[in-house]
Amino acid sequence: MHAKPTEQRLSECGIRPTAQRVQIALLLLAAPQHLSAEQILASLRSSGARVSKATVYNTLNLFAAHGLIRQLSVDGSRAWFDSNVDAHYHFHDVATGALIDVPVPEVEFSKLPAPPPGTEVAGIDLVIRLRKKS
Amino acid sequence: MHAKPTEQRLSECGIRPTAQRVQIALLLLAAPQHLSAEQILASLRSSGARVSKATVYNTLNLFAAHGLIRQLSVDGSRAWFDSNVDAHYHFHDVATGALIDVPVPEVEFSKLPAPPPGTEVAGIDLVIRLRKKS
DNA sequence: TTCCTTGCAAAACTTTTGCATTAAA
DNA sequence: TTTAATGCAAAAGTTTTGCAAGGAA
Repeated sequence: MHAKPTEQRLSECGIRPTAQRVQIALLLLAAPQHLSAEQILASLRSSGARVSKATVYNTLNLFAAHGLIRQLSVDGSRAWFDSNVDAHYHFHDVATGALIDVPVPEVEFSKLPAPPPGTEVAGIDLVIRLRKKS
Repeated sequence: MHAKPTEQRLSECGIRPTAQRVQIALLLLAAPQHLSAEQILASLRSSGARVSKATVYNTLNLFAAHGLIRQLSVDGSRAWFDSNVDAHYHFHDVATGALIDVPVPEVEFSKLPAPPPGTEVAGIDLVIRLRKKS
């Protein structure tokens, strides 16, 4: 019996695949999505998993540090964790809070400012805020 | 004796120019800058002003609701209040936390996605993350 | 055994709220 | 005087941390 893909993936990142970490990974990495820590905790618990709030936060921070997920700051209220780590942008519906991925090819920059001396661009976060059409 | 410019500006927005509001406005609107609520509270108190934390938060939310300032979500830890409400973008130095304005003419989009049906674009937040040059 | 991880609770932080008091018009 | 704003403290929400117990190698 060989290791399951998810466990492999964690191991390859140098993350020990404990039961809780595998469960969080299975939930979050199943598809491209945006989830909050509280949503993940609630989802795991409603499916019978034994996991604490501290472990959810620790695990999400660990995954983010290893590039397995990406933490988003789209509204001030809480962090969102994006299981899509490929470069992409977001629509943000300010009324509903919904986040929608925007693939890189749908945005083209014909001009970008040069980074200040001694610095280089580490990434570009683009959030297109949406409201109901008037 | 006519009203001072800052008091006028608040009045014109339908905001009653109380002592605390005028002090916050004088501090924040003096120049284009990015300040946190705690920074504003500390700055006002160190200059001898009598103001409470609740009033600082209430006032910043009030100013933002009236378009006098703009609230930024660049890192998950806290809100930043930008006294520059003209359209513009930001550099964000992830190591130091520094925020630098990027004027609109320095960024050009040659392609942007169409907003989903029933919605329209309310604004575009662009944050260019900076790291030390390697 | 040895080291790492987890759970729990408490702490830390940011922001909001309830309510009596105070200030503005 | 009448209404709205303030201050204080407490509450609320999110995230982190300390530490004892549990699990993996």
